[in-house]
Amino acid sequence: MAKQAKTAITPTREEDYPEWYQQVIKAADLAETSPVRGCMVIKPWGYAIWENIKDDLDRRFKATGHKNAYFPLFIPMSYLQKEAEHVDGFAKECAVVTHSRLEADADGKLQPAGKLEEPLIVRPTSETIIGELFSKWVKSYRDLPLLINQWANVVRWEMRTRLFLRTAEFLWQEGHTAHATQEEALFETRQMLDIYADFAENFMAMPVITGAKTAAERFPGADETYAIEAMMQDRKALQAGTSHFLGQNFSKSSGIKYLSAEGKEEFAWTTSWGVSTRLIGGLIMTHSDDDGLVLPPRIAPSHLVIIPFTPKEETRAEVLDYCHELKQTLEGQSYMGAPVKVELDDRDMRGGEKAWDWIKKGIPLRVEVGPRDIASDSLMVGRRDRAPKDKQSVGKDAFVSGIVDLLDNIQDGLLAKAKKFRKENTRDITTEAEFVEFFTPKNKNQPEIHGGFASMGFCCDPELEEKIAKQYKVTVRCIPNATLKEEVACVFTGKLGKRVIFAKSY
RNA sequence: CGGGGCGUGGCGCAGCCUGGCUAGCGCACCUGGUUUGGGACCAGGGGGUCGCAGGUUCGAAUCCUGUCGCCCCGACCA
Repeated sequence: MAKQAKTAITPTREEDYPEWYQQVIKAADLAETSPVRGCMVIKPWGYAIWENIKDDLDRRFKATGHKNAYFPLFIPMSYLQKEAEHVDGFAKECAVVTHSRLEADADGKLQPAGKLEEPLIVRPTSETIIGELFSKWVKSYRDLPLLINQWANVVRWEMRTRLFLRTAEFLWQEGHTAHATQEEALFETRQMLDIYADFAENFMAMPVITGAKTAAERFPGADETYAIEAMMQDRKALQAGTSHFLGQNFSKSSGIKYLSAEGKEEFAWTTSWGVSTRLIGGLIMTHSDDDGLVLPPRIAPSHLVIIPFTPKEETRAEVLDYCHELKQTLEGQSYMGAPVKVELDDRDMRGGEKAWDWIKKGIPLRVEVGPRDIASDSLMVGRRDRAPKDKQSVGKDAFVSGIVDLLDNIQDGLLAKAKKFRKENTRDITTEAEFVEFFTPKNKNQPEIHGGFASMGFCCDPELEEKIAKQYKVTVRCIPNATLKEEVACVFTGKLGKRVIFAKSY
């Protein structure tokens, strides 16, 4: 008998968190690295998660009046130059297209030819080109607000990449809006941030803190950047979505002007906001355990897998028929406005092996059906949020009628667990000594496993912020909206400042 | 781009220090059989330019030089 691993994933989170993360992705068959450096191949199970993210967010965007559109992948290099801070932020990670064809040289090797008059950059984000188009579309106050979103891929030539968390090419959504007044634009910025927060918590079961970024962490060209920040299981912070108030910076550089009701020419106020495939990285690191991926039901590509147990050849057909029927019955139930999504795993494999396969993929429920269950009109049900062998026999009818409650129960449980984890690893810090103690690694071999979120007063002096970042490898993740009005003494200077969250970040 | 680690069948690794027969092991895969309510067992089998290039040598997975790639840490970032 082969030795049984205690956990399906090795190493465990405790042993080597970054390696565990990669192994979960592999075991769940979410994605893999590609022949192209820094780019990833998203496999069907991983892409299905992205599709679910996309569908749910898209509904929310449309419900708040936004329309989808598509803008070019290529941006003339000169466009990037229009906004000074924007150039600074993105120039060093742009892929540049300089030629339009290939020609074979004397040795038969292909060489770029047809040099372009003006190089094109592959969009790292689309503010500049969308600004250019907006300037044509906006003439009058009657054209505002202009509320556009695009689902697209972007490229940022990163030095170091990690599947889902940071890849050279990634999928995302970028909303771009233009408004007549500052108030409207600010409202939009915060509204979209709230949508992200609600989505993260209620769809992904990933609790987030909403807040403003300090100047150092702001989007290049933005007056104000807001973000949702989540705590991963290694207690580091993940910026999971951003919403930017761009002021009139881009409308001035792109010429987005309109005539007001009073006949005066005014610059529009713009915003932009986005979330990316990084969310999937956050999802993995929020819920998964040492047996693999754990998916909250609402985001799961499938809610449930039926695993037929057919120990005897003569009962095989009967069991499979029963399973097909059960699948149909379950699909007749509605969860979150759509049929319950059911897999029937009739692969020619041993039942136990299949069960482990689905555990690693994170499917919320496993339903095992064998002759004994059929005889007693019941099912063996395993939940992904419980131990692999913690299974219960449930009457079939009770299971079918309770499936929606059960899925909600799992969803709620995962959110509660993540919130509890965050609470346990968030500390109010009032002195510098406490701060130092909190962020000093307990284990030298795993310095990445550190304190957590430090909630504390900070004067927000940029120089001090930089010094702290260098010294302790932690940064201000955000100035939480929830405590924005609080005035707290800075832990370092004693000056009156804001309550902020310090943490190590991804 | 700096520091560290690693490249050996699909995956995970041993072998390298101290060069020497046909390069091993576990998992996976294929065939046959026995099995079957939680990661099966027995027997047989297929599959590897030892990342790549050059060098040293009678002989290189092993030593030397270069190079490419991956992972971790740092700088940068969603």
